[in-house]
Amino acid sequence: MERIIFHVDVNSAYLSWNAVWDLQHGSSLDLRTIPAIVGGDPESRHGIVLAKSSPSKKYGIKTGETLFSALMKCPDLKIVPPRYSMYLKASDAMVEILREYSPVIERYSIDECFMDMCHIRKEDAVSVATGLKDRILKELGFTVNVGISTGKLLAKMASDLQKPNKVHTLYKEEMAQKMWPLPIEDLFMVGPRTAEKLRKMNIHTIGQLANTDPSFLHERFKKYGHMISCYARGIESSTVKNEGTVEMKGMGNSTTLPFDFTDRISCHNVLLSIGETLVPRLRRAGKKAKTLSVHIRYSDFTSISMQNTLPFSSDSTSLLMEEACALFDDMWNGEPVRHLGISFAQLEDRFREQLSLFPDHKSEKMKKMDQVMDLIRKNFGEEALIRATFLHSPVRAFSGGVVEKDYIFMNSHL
DNA sequence: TCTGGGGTCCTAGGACCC
DNA sequence: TCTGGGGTCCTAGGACCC
Repeated sequence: MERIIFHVDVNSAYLSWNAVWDLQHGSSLDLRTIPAIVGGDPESRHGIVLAKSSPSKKYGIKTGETLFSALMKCPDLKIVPPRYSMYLKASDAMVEILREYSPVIERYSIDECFMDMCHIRKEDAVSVATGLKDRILKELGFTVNVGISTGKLLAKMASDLQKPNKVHTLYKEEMAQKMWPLPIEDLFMVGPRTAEKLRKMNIHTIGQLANTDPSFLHERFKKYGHMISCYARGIESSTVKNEGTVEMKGMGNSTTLPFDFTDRISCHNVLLSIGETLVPRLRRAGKKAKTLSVHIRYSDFTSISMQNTLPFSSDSTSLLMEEACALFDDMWNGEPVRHLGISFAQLEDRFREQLSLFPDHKSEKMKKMDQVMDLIRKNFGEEALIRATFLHSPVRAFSGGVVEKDYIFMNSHL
């Protein structure tokens, strides 16, 4: 029996959510109706476009470009800062509604969900999706696109067809008409690099890709070639993965520094501050890490990474950060540093203790200290406790993660 | 006023063992 | 001194997604 899958995609998510929040808190201006973007702070070198309103699209503004460049295209552009914790609440509020329609929902990202809708009839799909879309608009104040098909890939391609506030179907029999004329880079998993290579091979549309010999694509692009060949022909059969059923493979945190750092100690402090949010997150996820990697981006934008697999796995902030600093010292060439990151891989369950013949009193103590610090911060706030090394340092004691504090619960009615 | 941050997966090469 | 192949694990980098 054929499946029915919905893909729900919030239109200009960050910008819409900012707009709705502002309206609900007394603003008379709807950001969605003017050239506006959500953007980072150029002062701290986070100045890129994160989301844009549709009027700003008319100026040719693209997600990911610099605010400087966006302002050149539209000097009157309204720029608002991101509010990540509010986005999480908005996303949760939407998922709560989706759950009334299906027990199997996969949160693909903060603003996209797949829904297994196999319990409805194909001929009812469009009206159910339309009802869902309209309800989200009425109750939460923002628009979504809903894509409908028999699989996740085509549902996702469908939700991308025409925006905003639309329901589209993209069944196999509609591919030739709706999907194949599209440019190659519109296909899921074909990014700018691959699109360029394909164009050089005279493949410009998804239809042309679908008609290219799969074995040729496999030869040229290996496994990846086989995959995009299947995608172009609508072949894909993965299931909708309910929340909590997907195992976390890795976890990381990184940050662009407000200016280039040229001394080792400041870089170490940044790594420590990343660890102060990252390792507690690891512990909250019930994991410990066996592999740790450090990433450096230099001021010329070249970047390097190095990883180290420990003989055991750990969730101790002090131990892991000691490793991170040691790795940094190994790999740093002394050039100015623009960006630093740490990530963990080979995660294991936290409570699967590896017994040691000789109890290590130092690590026992460090583990207890981590627990106490987690507890104090949970009860008294993140900044109730900071490492002494940050007292006289320009580096903030915490970096990455969610920093929004002034959130007021999102009103579900306008 | 040049270019964010959090993920996943794949590849190629090397180490090491049998 | 030179010559094998298979399997597994690790590493650095790069592609893609949002």
